[in-house]
Amino acid sequence: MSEFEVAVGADLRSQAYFALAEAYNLLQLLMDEQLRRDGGVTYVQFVLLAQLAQAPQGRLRMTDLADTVLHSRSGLTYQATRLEAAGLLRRERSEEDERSVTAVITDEGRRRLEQVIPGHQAVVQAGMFDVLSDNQVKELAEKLDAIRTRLRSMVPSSAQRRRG
Amino acid sequence: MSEFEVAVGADLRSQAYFALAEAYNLLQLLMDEQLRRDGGVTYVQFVLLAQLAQAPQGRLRMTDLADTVLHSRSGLTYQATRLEAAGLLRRERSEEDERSVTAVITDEGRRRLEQVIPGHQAVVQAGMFDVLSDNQVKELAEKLDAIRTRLRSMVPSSAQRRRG
DNA sequence: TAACATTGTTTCGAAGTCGAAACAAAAGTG
DNA sequence: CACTTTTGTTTCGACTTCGAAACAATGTTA
Repeated sequence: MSEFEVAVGADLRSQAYFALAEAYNLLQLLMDEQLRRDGGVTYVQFVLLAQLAQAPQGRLRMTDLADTVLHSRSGLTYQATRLEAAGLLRRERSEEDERSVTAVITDEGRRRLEQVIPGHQAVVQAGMFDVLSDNQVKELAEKLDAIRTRLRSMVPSSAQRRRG
Repeated sequence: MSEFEVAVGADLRSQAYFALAEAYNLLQLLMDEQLRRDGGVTYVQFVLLAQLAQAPQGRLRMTDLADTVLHSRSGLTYQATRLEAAGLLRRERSEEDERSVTAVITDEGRRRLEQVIPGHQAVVQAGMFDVLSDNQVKELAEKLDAIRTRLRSMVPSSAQRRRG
């Protein structure tokens, strides 16, 4: 037990928390590397494409996409511009609401996603799940889900943050 | 179950993985906000100071510090410059090895850390642990620790990356 | 000891992120 | 119907991160 843990809370809670942080950071490194190698996309771009691919007709409003991926709206604009330049998505103005922009995944975008998913799954499998039984995975998922739900209720959405 | 989960792996594994990712991101947002408010430091700076505070005599080589906090060396140089300007740490050249630089936390740095820790603990407690029993926390910590250990073995250190 | 490789750090330039401000359209209000 | 507020997005500027290259000191080896 390090003194860091003493300082921050010398108990199981800190251990769980630091394990979570480090696990996520390491996973991120591995995934980013794989995604770049297999398909020339970053992790963020992968998540954006995947969110679009699963949405009805492959389309989502910019704001909704930003909120699901937890990015600032301006950050999404940046990524959308890059993905658009790469031909993996396109933006369309909405007809009902002239303010609104809809992001749509292209066929090329879907192909790129498929190209990259097997490797992605392999990384996640090797990094997270090879060391756990099916039942342990289930228990882990339940606890993380409880935490996620709790945290969602504590963090304001990007729209709420704007209103201040 | 969303089609995103279908695309990426429609099972408990994906659920565990996405819960992990979202939980960590949300936690990060909350912690960063609290740390800025209570002590004018970012999350990264907090972790750097905490690592130093726990080290013998409050000192660590730059490279070792970079590796524990998982930053690039250049990223650490940047943060060290900022923390030094804020008077929270200082850098000293090593006497045995003239190449080496040692980061040392200052008294002011330790005070800042103490000022910020109660709020930090409160956020972690409220966000992660209020929804779990002690025993559940223990189980969560065990699983996350297994994953972390596994991932550590898969990710090369910053020194190894350089040679690669 | 003269290369040559390795190790420790910083500098530099390219990306990516965020929030505030700017714009634009829609909705609400007197 | 003006006028104000809200909502959807992008632009802008500040900050942070990373990796490659530059620098500097050690080690190694012929």
